[in-house]
Amino acid sequence: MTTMPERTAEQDLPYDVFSRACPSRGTLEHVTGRWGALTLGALFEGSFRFNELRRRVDGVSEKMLSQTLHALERDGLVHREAQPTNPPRVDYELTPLGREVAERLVGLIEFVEGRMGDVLGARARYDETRGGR
Amino acid sequence: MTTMPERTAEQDLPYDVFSRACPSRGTLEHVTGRWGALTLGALFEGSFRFNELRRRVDGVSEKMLSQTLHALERDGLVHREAQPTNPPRVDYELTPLGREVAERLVGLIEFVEGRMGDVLGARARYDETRGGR
DNA sequence: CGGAATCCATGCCGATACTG
DNA sequence: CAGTATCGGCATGGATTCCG
Repeated sequence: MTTMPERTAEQDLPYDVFSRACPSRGTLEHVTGRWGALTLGALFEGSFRFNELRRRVDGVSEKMLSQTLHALERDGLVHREAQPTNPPRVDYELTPLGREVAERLVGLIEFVEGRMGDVLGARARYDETRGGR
Repeated sequence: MTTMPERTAEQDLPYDVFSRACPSRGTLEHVTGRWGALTLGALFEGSFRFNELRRRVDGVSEKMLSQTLHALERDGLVHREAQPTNPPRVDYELTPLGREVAERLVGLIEFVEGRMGDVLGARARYDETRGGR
């Protein structure tokens, strides 16, 4: 069933994310997904409570944040610390593994942000040569 | 409109991806998105024609690949080289900027893949403590 | 081969309401 | 505060068709 018959690539890199069946694809989507990336980025700066996170990750709904945190917790990237007080207090923080992932992710995010000037320029050029379409 | 009233973060990092309005969020989604990440990863290994890419990125439909490539080209990350031969031949390759982005992205992908053992273990533990849910 | 265009099912995701 | 449950719109994206 594992359909990776041959590598036509020049270099024999250890990839198989490209295969639909590979489980790493799922995890990668949790990490790089719309809310996953921003959540990990936020948690890279420290520990946060649920609603703190919600405010930091602008635009995320309760449902999506909850869902995202569950996925990341399940993948062992985020640790959930619940205190049985009243009112309840729950803190989220990165696990060591999560921190390593977030580090690379944040590097990517910062790089992209730093080059937005180039990106915007490229877009302007692209849109112009095609006459607004 | 720009709702970033105050930073509660310990460190004053230059983020604003967290803001819904920030244009870098869009580009980040092209890059980290489901097909964007895999496409950039594939192109990091070399230049490919449309259907070569399609075979490499397992599971992508023509529409999504076309759409993804357009977005990346517009953002200045991918260069499209069309030769007016018959049958037509079109090659896609990373721009210098795209290469830098892909480099970081591939680093992230490879890291995640290398730690899938930990991830799978964490999942097993998580699922067990919650009784299959 | 390299696409664009159309149709349409799925499921993502936001809004709301409710629980502990 | 920290979530879960439910509903529904609409965007995502797959399959198919057609064109240069």
